[in-house]
Amino acid sequence: MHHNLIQHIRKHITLSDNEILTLNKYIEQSNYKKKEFVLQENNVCRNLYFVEKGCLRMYFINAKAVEQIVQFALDGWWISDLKSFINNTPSDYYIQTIEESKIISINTEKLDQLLNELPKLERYFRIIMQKELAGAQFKSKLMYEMSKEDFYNHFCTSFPEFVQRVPQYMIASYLGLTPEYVSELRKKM
Amino acid sequence: MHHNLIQHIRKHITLSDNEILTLNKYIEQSNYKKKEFVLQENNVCRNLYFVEKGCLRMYFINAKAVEQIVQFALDGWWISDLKSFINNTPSDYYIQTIEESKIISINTEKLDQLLNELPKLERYFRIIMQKELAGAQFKSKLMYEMSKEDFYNHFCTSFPEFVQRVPQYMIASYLGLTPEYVSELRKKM
DNA sequence: CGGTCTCTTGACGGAGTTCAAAGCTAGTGG
DNA sequence: CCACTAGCTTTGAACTCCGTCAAGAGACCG
Repeated sequence: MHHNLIQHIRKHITLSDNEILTLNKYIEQSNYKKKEFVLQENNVCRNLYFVEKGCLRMYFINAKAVEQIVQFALDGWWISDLKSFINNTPSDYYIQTIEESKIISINTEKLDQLLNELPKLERYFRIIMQKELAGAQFKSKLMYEMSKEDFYNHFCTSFPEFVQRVPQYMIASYLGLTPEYVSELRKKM
Repeated sequence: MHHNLIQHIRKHITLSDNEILTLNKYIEQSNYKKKEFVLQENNVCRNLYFVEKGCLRMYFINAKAVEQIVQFALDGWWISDLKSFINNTPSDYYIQTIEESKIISINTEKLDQLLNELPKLERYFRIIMQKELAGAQFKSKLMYEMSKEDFYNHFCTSFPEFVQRVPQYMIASYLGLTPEYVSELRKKM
């Protein structure tokens, strides 16, 4: 059972075959069909999710009853509502597959036990969190400095594969603009 | 030498007096006057900064040559340009004191050495990064769902001490609106 | 093929910006 | 301790980016 998560961990720390066995005791792997829910609103987000293969989106329903996407996750990314995960409070978000996906999850208690048994993984998760935070800082900077038009163009040129893989209206939502406006922008090019 | 950082760490993990001595070998403490720079644009952000006492802001200069604040840090907060810190690349940001401040800093190599000598701190930093990421996710959600007017009101009621301590135009900048518009909003109340 | 998603078009409106100017406030030096 | 200046806040008018609404055209799936 040699999944992508192991490759991912080994990019950051060493891991013996024995330690992999330990790791595997604590994680859970499942397959999801397209549009299946990994997390539903009002449930506590008890897991960190790692995308082995596939594509997820995280969104909430805003005051106008419209889905607002805040994050995507592709192969090799972690995703979670950390506020809910840390505080054990109901989540405001849905996490849902966009395509058929293979997801590894680890829940609060298991993560705790795993980190006790294999403290070197603290380092791995520290690095992951640090990187994600760097990413969040960067996205935030782009949103501060760019007009929506520039932000859209920037996104399309930075992640062309993504634009192929995910419907327009989801990208619009993630970037904080309406499908109508995206449509107008595409006409320009 | 019993600084606030130790209290902060002890909220998350245990730390013996001996371990404190080790820690103190690697960190550096300095005092800054009002408006002094902790980091300047184009320099690599080589440190994580912990605010012992005082107040910092992190900002960049946007295309219109206007300061755009992306983050504040008060007593007991960590702050850093992680993208620059991780990749050793020049930063786009300035970090500057708003008031006279006492700052603890730890640079890349020292952090590395410290974490080797005191691996249990990996856990502390993992938790810190996790919490900051949760905070970033939360701020991002607010920016997606609220109008600027609501965002401003929300901020003022959530952090009244902050509004006392920091000039209006900095809060405006942080929230992504113009000082003129803030002025208009204040008149309403 | 029928129905439900997804994308496009165009007219209109409004939240929030820009610009320019004036009124405050607070820190500094004499 | 006063006066000056630079920095901060306020006003108001004009403008614009982008959202809203309504309707239609494709596209995909069972």
